Amino acid sequence: MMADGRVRPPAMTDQTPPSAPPADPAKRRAILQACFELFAERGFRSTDVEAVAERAGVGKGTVYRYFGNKEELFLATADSSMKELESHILESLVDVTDPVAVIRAAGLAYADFFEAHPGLVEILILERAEFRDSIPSTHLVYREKNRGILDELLEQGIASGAFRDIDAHQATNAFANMLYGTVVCGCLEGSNTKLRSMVETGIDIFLNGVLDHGRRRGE
Amino acid sequence: MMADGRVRPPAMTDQTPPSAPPADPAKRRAILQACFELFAERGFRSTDVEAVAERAGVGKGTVYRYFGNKEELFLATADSSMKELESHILESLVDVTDPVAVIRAAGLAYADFFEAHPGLVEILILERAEFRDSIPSTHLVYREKNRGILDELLEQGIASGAFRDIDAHQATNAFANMLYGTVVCGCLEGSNTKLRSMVETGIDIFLNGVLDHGRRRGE
Amino acid sequence: MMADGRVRPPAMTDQTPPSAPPADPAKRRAILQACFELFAERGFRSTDVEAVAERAGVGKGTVYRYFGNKEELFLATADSSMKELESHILESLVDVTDPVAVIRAAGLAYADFFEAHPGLVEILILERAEFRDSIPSTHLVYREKNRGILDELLEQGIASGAFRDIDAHQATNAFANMLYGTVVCGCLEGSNTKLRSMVETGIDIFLNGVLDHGRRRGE
Amino acid sequence: MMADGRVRPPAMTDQTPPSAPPADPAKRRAILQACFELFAERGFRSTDVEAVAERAGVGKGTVYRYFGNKEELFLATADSSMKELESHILESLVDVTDPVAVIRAAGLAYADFFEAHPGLVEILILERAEFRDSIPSTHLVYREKNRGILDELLEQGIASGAFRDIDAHQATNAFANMLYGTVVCGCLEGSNTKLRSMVETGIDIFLNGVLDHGRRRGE
DNA sequence: CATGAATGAGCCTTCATTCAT
DNA sequence: TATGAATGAAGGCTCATTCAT
Repeated sequence: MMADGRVRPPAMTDQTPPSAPPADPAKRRAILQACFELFAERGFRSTDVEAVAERAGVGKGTVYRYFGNKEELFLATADSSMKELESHILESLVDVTDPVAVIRAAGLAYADFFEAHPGLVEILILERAEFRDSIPSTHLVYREKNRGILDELLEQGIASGAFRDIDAHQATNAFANMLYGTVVCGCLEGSNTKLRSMVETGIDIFLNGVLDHGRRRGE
Repeated sequence: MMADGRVRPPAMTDQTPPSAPPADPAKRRAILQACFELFAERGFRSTDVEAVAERAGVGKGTVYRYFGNKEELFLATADSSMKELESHILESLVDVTDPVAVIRAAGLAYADFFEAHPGLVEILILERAEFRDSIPSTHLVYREKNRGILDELLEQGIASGAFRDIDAHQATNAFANMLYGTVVCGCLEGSNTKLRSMVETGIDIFLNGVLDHGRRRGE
Repeated sequence: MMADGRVRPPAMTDQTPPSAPPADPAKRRAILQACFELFAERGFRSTDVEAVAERAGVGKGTVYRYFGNKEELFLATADSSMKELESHILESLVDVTDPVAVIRAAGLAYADFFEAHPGLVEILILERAEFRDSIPSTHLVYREKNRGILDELLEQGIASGAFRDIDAHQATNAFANMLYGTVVCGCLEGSNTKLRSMVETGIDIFLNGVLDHGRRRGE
Repeated sequence: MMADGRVRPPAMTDQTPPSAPPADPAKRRAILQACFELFAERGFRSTDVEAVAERAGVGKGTVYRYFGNKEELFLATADSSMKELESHILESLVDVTDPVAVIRAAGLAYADFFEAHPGLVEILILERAEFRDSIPSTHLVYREKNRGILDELLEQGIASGAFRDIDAHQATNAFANMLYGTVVCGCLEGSNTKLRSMVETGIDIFLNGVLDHGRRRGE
């Protein structure tokens, strides 16, 4: 991650040689907001930059001044949204220390964010659809960046006997994949509003499994 | 599901001329195969119908004669691929009766199919990217169609005490979402070849959870 | 020069991979004619391809099918025009053998062609203006291709004593430069209709010079 | 010619605000110098006013304050360059009185200037390419302005018998056309550095012609 | 039936010009 | 007076679709 918080460098096509990039943060935010809405609503190809400019209340040229071209515009939108998701999750973890509580909190924060911003699912899908593997998937970039929290948690939990003796790295992936699958499928079927409960089920099964191991005997 | 096996009717834009639809099955298959490869490789917008025709060894007009327009062409591709996945999974379940074995077999068949045909992930993503919710997601259409198998399995397992007392319908969803998330993320990060082991981990956690419930005490 | 008569190869950007270039000669000619008129009249940048298509009586896409992009379109126009000039001059030299007569005939054919097609001056100027030295100047390419005729003529004339002992290669250049300068300046000042007489003066001076060497004494 | 030395009035689009025109001569010169370099190097359309401003070390608005619009800017550049050529030639004629010597001196000064400033050829070509005949060609404007010198010279030479009995006006044109053609073709073929020798050949032929009139008999 | 040449709507992008600071 | 951020008209090019052969 770069010093200014951006995860992906601005696609060094060595343009904008010496001139500093334009930086009215309010305008920049307005454009990204318009992008988020329109891309999520219409897709990448069906959203023309003019519509973005119009909704953002600026001229088309201004959009280009700020983002160079439509692809960078989209990528900036995806990155900015993922950064918000990241913040939302990290904030939900403040003061939570119990491993199981952390897992629950992170998963529910993830669910809540997508429930509040279902468009992000579309953005993530559009990113893959348009850029294929010409760029690393923003979603996975952020996963790599923050997975350490879970990895350590699981390792400690395994050491303490709270968790089974599984591969922590694989478990983190499994957890993240489960969340991703749940949220995407939830949005695909139009169940934006049930994401939280769907993820609750997912977390429960992630923690306890579906098999009954005769635990009642031990109780 | 329709008589000819297609799940979704041919998008009634009622343009189909009175004349009987064309029906050289080999030609139809060649076109769909070309589509699968090209769409998966280049995306929807970057694949032009001419390239499809060329790779299929037919004229552009023939493609239109068979599929009407580019969107129907894509949808037919997605549907045909999903039908193959469906067959692959159903075949893997023949003669398997033990509930846990069925769950494992289905999950691994799912993984194996995507490992053999990673392009299908792209197709599913493209479908959502291009069609948004103007059509039901083919992936979920097939889930609805076949979920009964798992739903019943889980209900029986719950009744027999093999599974915890959870909501079978939600558990099926959780399982399918987990598989979807695993396979998609696996392909996104370029781990096409590790899908099987990733899904094995997912299935293990789906069955047993990550928590250690002191089962060892009972053993 | 290539087998088909084109002097410059079609700018190998390795597009149009296997598909043969389209080749309705009448349509191709119509497009080039429209280009010649419009480019000469409005310049390169002010001529939009749509206008070319309209005047040629074809669709915009057809123009692109035939010429790939606007630059190739222009270059093809220039080349085609210069080829006509070349033919015109070569035809004027048939059956002319006397060295001085050849020089006169070539010069006057040159003048006549530009008088009939003053737009060619604009085309040659536009070519330089737009392409700078990214391409060899078509005008000079054709000069190189055909200069042998004059070079030999002058060498023979020098050997026979008809011409002074000058460098034949330089003299050919001087002759061609004079013609070019005369025709261009003639068109620039709007004297399209006086090109022939201007060139006649030029040829006379080229042959005899302006100095009076006391030839009358010898007569 | 106007009081400030410009030959062409500032293209009366009467936009000049009532306020006095800006007049920091150093800034004006810096802008024109930047224009000369950039226009010659990149052409008219590919040179954006921003680049001019940057190279001149001023703001874009300042360029507009001094020159009104891009076209006037270009025209001022061409005019200013031609004025320098004019000075260079006139200076070379100081103290030269012999007719043949004047012709040689003028021609060689012309050649030397273009050899030192080959960009001027581009400027002259760009002018025609962009402005067509909406304006008189600067090059010809200056020819008209200064041609009197040669016209008179030739008339006197004809009267004195030094020159053949030709039309002085046409001969001046022929001379100027030859110089123009030589210099332009020389630059087009990248022979910027051979202009002087090319023009020397041209002048020699202009004076003596290529034919051998048996002058040796008289010697 | 099959073909592929022809079409033109649609969209990204550039850059001359303006004007608030 | 000087600046450069903002604007939006303009135009090159692509490609889905049609239809004459």
